[in-house]
Amino acid sequence: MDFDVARPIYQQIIDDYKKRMIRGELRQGDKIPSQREYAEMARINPNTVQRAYREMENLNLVQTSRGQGTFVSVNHEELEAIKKDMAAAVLRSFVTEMRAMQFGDKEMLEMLGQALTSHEGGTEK
Amino acid sequence: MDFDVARPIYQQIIDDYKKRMIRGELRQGDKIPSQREYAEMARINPNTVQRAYREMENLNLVQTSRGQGTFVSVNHEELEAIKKDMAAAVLRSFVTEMRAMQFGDKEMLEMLGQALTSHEGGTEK
Amino acid sequence: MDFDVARPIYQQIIDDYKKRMIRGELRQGDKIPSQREYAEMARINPNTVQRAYREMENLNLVQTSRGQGTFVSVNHEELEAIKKDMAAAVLRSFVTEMRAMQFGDKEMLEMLGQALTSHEGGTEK
Amino acid sequence: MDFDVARPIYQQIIDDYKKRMIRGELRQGDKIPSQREYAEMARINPNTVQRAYREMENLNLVQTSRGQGTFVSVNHEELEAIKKDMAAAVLRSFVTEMRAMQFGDKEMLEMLGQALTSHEGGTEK
DNA sequence: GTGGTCTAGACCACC
DNA sequence: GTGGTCTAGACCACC
Repeated sequence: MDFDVARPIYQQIIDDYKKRMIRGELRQGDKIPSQREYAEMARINPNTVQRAYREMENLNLVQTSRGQGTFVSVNHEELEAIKKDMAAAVLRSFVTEMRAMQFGDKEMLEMLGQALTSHEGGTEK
Repeated sequence: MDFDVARPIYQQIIDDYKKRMIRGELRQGDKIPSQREYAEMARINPNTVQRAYREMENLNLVQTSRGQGTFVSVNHEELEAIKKDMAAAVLRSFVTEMRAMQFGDKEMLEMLGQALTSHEGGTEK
Repeated sequence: MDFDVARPIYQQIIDDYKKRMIRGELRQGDKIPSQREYAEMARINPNTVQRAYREMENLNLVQTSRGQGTFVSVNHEELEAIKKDMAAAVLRSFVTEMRAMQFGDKEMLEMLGQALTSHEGGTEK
Repeated sequence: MDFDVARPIYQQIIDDYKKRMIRGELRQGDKIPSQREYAEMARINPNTVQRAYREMENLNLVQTSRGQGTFVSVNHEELEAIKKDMAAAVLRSFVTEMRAMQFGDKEMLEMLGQALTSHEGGTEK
C-alpha cells in the first residue's frame, strides 16, 4: 500500500489559477500578483511561486514580461479544454472512489441527484 | 490561500481498512496483520500503525486481544453507516469541486452518466 | 543598444543533449547521467541540472522514473523536427549576421562554398 | 563540458562599432559619442566604455583627441580586412554548428540557398 | 519593482 | 542511489 502525499504547492497554485480563470474571476489581460507579492501573501518561497508561474507560462495560461509583471493570456477556447480536462479528472476520481465502495452506476446517479437537491447553492443549468 | 496537506498516514490506514471491509474483503472475525508486520510491509513507523489500530478499536472496527492479534469486529449494520458516511463525503467533495468550475446540477448528472457509460467496469445495480 | 548575455546554463545543457541525440550518440532508451552525477561532473548546482532535465521531460526528449534514472525517449520523427528547428535557427542567425555586414546573397553562397572546400572534415552528402 | 559565458561587454561594443563602420553608418572623420554619453545611454560603467574606446584606438579604428572627442579613423582598406575577418569567424561558427548536427556540405549550401530565397530582404549582389 | 538564473542545502519518496 | 519539492538567499537585467 502506498500513501497519498500532498500535491506539490506549485501544482496547487496552478490549479487555483485555472479555477479562477474558469470561473471568469480572471480574464485575458488581467495582471496577476507579482511573484514576490504572491510569495509573501501565501508565506511560501518565491522560488515555489516562480515555478508555478513558469509552468503556467509553458501552458500558455499567462505571459510574463520582465519588469512588467505576469498577465493572463489564455483564450476562451483553451480555457474550455482545460475545464473539460479538469472535470474529467474530478469525475474519474469520483467514480473510482465510489466503485471502491462497490456502488453501482445507478446508485451513484441516484445519490448524486439526491445530494444536489439537498445541498442547494448550485446554478440551474 | 491555504494549501492542502497530506492526510495523516494513520487516517489513510483506517480509510483503507474501512474500504476493504465495505468491499467484503475483510469480514467479521478475520485476522488483520500485526502492527509490526504492517509497519514493515508499509515501511512506516510502528507507532503510526499503532495509532491507526487504536483508533479503529475505538471505532469498534476491530478488536485486539493481547497475544492473539487484531480481528475485524464490525457488524453489518455499523458497516452500512460507515459506507454511507464515506459516500457522503465523496459526494460532497465532488459537488464542491464541480461547482467551483461552475458546472450546474444538470450538467453534473449528464456528465456522470456519460462517464459511467464510457469507462465501463462497474457493477450493474 | 543591448548587450548579449550568456545563455542560461540549463538551456545549454538541453541544447547539448539535443545535439548528441541528433548525432546518434544518444539513442532511445539510453540512460543519461543522474542529476547528481551530471552536477558533480560539470561542477554546477544539482538544481540547475534538474531544471534542464525537467524541461527535457516536458519536451518529451527524456523520461525519468524516480529511483531509476533518466532515459532518452525521443523518437526518430520528433528528432527530425528538432534538428530542423535547430538548423533553421542557426541559418537565420548566420544570414542576419552576414546581412548586418552587407553581404549579399550570392556572396554568402560563394563564401560558404569556399569555406567548405577549405576546411575539410565534413561528411560528403 | 564547459558552458558558454557572455562575451565581455567592451568586446560587444567594439564589434558593434565595427559593424556600423562596415555598413557605412560611420565613416572616417565622424564623431562618436563621448565615453560619458555612451556609458549613460547604455547604462554601463564608464570604465567599460573606456576600455572599448582604448582598444579601438589601438586597432586604429578611432582616434581620440583630448578635449575634442573621439573620431572614426579607419580607412577603406583596413575596413575591408576587418570585414573579411569578421565574416570568416561567422562562417567558421556556422559550419561548426551545422557539422555538429551532421549536416553535409551539399545540404548546407542547399539549405542556405533556400533560406535566402525564403526570407528576402537582402541586397542583390 | 519586476521577473530570471543560480547556488546551497534540507528533506522526502521510491528503489 | 534516484529523482522531486521546497526553502533561503544572492545577483542580475529590465523598467
